Amino acid sequence: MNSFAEENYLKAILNISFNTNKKVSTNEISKVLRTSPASVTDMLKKLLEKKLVKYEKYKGVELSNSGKQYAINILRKHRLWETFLVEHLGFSWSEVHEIAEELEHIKSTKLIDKLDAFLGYPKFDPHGEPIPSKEGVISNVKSTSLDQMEVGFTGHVLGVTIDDKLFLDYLTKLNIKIGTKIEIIQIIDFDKSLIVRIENIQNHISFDVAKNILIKNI
Amino acid sequence: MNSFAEENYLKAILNISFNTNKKVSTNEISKVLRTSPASVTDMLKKLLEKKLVKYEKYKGVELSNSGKQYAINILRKHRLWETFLVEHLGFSWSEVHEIAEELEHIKSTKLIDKLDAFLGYPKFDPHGEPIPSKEGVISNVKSTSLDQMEVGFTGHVLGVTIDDKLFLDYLTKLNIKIGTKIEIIQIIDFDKSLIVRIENIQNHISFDVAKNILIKNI
DNA sequence: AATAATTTTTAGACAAAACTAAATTTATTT
DNA sequence: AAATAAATTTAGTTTTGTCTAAAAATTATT
Repeated sequence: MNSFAEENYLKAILNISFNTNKKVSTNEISKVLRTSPASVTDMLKKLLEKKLVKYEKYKGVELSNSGKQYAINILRKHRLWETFLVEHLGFSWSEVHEIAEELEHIKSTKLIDKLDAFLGYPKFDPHGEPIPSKEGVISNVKSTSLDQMEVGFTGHVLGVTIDDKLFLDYLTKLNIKIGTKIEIIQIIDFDKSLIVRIENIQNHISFDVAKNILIKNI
Repeated sequence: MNSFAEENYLKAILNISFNTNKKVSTNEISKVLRTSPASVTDMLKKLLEKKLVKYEKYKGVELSNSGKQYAINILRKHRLWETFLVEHLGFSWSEVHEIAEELEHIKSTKLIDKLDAFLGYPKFDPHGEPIPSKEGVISNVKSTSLDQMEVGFTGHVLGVTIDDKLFLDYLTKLNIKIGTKIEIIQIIDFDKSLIVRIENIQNHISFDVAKNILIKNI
């Protein structure tokens, strides 16, 4: 079993290499984890011992296959917990990250499988990021936003892509929350704004708003 | 903020003193936590520094007021999580303890408040143990078992007091699970067995079975 | 009450994960 | 290509929580 510290390093390496696709440097990791470069070197040696990373002094690191699977599993747990916190406990998106950073370290695989089932096997978290499968596959499909749909579409809200108070308050006023059913009645060609039906009430929303509303499309 | 290790010591002291009502010995703690007596002494010094315990060398420990509040809060978290795992994720009672041992260390107070609300502010966990209030009060009322009720009673199943497979399989056959509505139709004086209605079907259950079925009575 | 047994504490060590400061390697400039 | 700058590693510490072995205190027994 690996410690929280080890898990956090693996996760950091995974996150950094999502963006760069290159070997990850000691400095990058130290910045992400707010730790000293010397500490990173120490840990990389340890992870190398455990064969969780491929690492050569002065040459950067990348995850080994087993390290990558391990890191993806932490990401899966993180995103499932975030989904739970937002969808069932009523947290707003911005609050959940910190809590999920703790929850993601809970070990039980059975717990995560049951949580996954409880949540209805979601494909995306409330921020639209894909939830890795149990087998460690991360879909590269981005979740769809409302502006990409056509007239006649009916679906449910998955989440939002920005967590601005003004935006969220506006959504509340429109009666839009996670799971809300939305139907597109009309799209105005001129400014791409949408007339939608929510809970049997028609509303007119701008393209900008629609772009930040994510839709469950699976 | 206190570490997992500190929290586990506080919890152990609380648990031991529930039974004994006396000062807790170094040895008792070392047995519960499967650690050496020397380690316990070290930790007790540290907890004394932090004023979480009252401790004099060779004289045993007890929790200070703040230490007790802290420990009770961990117990509250433990029991709320256990309730969640059993009631919503479908775990059996015997499986949840180990997982709750990890979950109880998650820090966020807001998380626990929201979980409490989500669960409907339960007073007892699925084993019939009282869940401490947010204010740290532990009810000394034991939850009621079915055998204590009278003819005409209608209520819902809170949990069970034994976690034996045979017993649980029998309950499944009777269609009894957590939350199931039970109505007492008749009590046989001779052997105190009960005729009950579950999901519109009448069944005859023994006193022994009824004794191990807990009832929500608040 | 003296001795034996048990419990508890102290002393000294170790592993994990962090740190700072110094040394080394790699990258960048001139 | 040499000099400088930046990144990385090594060496040596620190803190936390654990350990074993030995010493000290308490409790039990004869």
